Formats: sequence, C-alpha cells, structure tokens
Amino acid sequence: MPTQHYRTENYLARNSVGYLLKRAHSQLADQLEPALEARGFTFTQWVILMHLRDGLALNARVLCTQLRHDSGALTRVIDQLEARDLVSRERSRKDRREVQLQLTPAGRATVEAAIPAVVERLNLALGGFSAAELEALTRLLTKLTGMLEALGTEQGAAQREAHSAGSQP
Amino acid sequence: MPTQHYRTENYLARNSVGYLLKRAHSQLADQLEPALEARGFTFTQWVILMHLRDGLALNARVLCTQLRHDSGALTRVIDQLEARDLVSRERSRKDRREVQLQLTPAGRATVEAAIPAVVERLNLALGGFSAAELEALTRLLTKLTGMLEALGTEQGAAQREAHSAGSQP
DNA sequence: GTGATATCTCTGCCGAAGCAGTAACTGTTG
DNA sequence: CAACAGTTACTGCTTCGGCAGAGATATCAC
Repeated sequence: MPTQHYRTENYLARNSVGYLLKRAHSQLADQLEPALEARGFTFTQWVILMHLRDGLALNARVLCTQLRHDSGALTRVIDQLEARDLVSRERSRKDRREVQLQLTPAGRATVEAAIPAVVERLNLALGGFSAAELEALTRLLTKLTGMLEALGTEQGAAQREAHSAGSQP
Repeated sequence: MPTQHYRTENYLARNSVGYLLKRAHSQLADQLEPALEARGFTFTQWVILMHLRDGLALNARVLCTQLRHDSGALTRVIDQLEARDLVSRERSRKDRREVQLQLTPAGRATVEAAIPAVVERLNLALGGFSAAELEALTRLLTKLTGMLEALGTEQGAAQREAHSAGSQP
C-alpha cells in the first residue's frame, strides 16, 4: 500500500503538487522569456540547445525522452534550428536510422552568448530563495523526476508484457 | 544585487529549475491522465473543476490568472464543460461584464466521484517521498509561485508606469 | 539467409494554447 | 454628462504539441 500523502477528504487544488508544478513552470518561463525572445528563442528551443551544448543528447530520440517532447514536434524544432544554422544533422554510420545532432560553431557561440542574460534572469527570479532552499528544491525535483521516470518505464514494461501475453495462463 | 544562485560558468541544463519543473509536471500529468481520461477530462479541465469546487475562482478572470491560462482558450474550455452540463455561466448583476461560474450539481457529483481515483494515482506517483519531503516540496513550490507572482505584478506595474510616463524626467 | 519484430526519424492531421482585436460594460475625469 | 481609459469575456488567426502512420534500418528467431 502506497503512502497516503493525499486523502479524498482534504484534497484541494491549490495544494496539489501537479498544479503547483504547472504554475511555477509557467511563471518561471515568463521570467526567462524576455532574455530568450530577444535572441529569437523559445523556451523549448533553448533547452534543446543547452542539452546539445552539455553533451546530454546526441540524437533526437534521447532528446525526446529527456525533454518529454513529441518526436514529430521535435523534428520540426530541429528543422528550425538547422535552418538558422545553429544545429547540424548527420546520419550515424553505426546505425543509419539514427540522426546525430550537434551544435554548429555559430550555434555554440550563440548559446554561450545568451547564457549570461538567462542566468541573470534566473537569479533575479530566484532572489527570494536562500542557497539552501534552492538546493533543496533542486534535489526534491530531481528525485521526483527520477521516481516518475522509474514508474513510467515500469508501467511501460508491464504494458508490453500484457501485450505479448495471451498465451500463458 | 540578487543572490548568485547560478553562474555563467556552471549553468547546466539538467540542474536548471525550469527544466526540472517542466519535466516533473509533464511526468506527473502522465501519471494522472489515466484516472482523468477514464472520466473524459484533460488535466486542464480537471484543475478548473477543482478550483470551482474549492471556491477558489468564481469568474473567468480569476481562473485565468490562477491557472495562468489564456483567456481565449479558457472560454473554449468552459464552453465544453458547459455543453456537458458540468459548469454553469451567469452574468453578474453587480458588474455585467463579469460571468460568474459555478459547478452544476451534476458537475459537483462528477468531480467528487473522480477524486478518489486521482488521489490514489497521486499517492502512487509520490510513493517514494516521505511525508516530510512532500511537505517540503509543496512549501518550496508555493513560495516560488508566490515570489514569481509578486515579481510579475511588480514588473507589470513598472511597465504601466513607463507606458503612462514620457512626461516627467 | 529469410521473415517477423522493434527502433528511429519524419509527415499529415487534429486539437489546444497563445496573440491580437472586438464588443459590452464600468468608473473616472474634466 | 460626455469623453476617455480600463476591465471582462469572447472570436478569428496562427503556432505548437500530441497522435497515428509510413519508410528505412537494425535485430532477433528459426
């Protein structure tokens, strides 16, 4: 039996984590937008560029799972970034289904140039937090995404089981 | 000078609060979806219904600011809920611009009936958290949204100042 | 090796959200 | 009271993300 964090009797919208997450993300995005919009980026584009810069994703599939973004939609975002000569595509030789992505020199320069403004906005937005609070929030969010990640793959596996079953009772 | 939580030199995508918030919200929404989809609700619809149930919003404007949802989009969501006879609209007599919203009896019953399944899913998703951790996360997120809310209105006010200025040096 | 299945990217389509402009209404100011 | 600015809800247009399916490639079973 899982921990009873919420109960039917006292479940309220305003306390619910889901609501708070959505709200916080939306507000924070609004705070960062000016810094990004000035450079012609959306939040999604920015995160993609940062992931490529940090070497966290080398192809579209990893980006999709990391950002939880639809693969079709991602294709189009990459199209835009490629058209602006910020990202390059290249077929992998090992696995020719895969398309390897990387920042072009121009892309890298653009990202690096934009970081200070983003960092400044971010610090401004988080000004009311102590270092300990931000550290705690980051830790809890990281743990949460890890938990949900595990739960998701677990459920996915169970679903595949059920799908390929029907034989053994 | 604001606290320097992040620095240009060590700013990484995977640690950034914005990214974590987006990711966590998306994953959590996926966990709740089955419980909502079974009743024919989207996450947005659900939050709206819950806010109406809790008396947190009595008209569209408050809902928009609370949920940070576009007013045009909200109109259409309310249209759907009204068509399903879950929510009722009524012109306010005090201020005839305003449309007062409330759950119909059927709407209230539907929401109440769905809560247990949602709560169960939520508890399952948060199973890895201790009570203290969830409490801490909720507190930090609430504080964050409060901070960003204040920052937003402050900037809005400043913008209005600048707009109506141009006279005094 | 051949056939079946899975994976990776991309395309077309649809629904939802954001933006801009509009109409109705309120309150304020001269 | 009359002109004006500010609110509130709504409508059309555009953009973006999610879904389903296609095509190419890889992997596994036999």
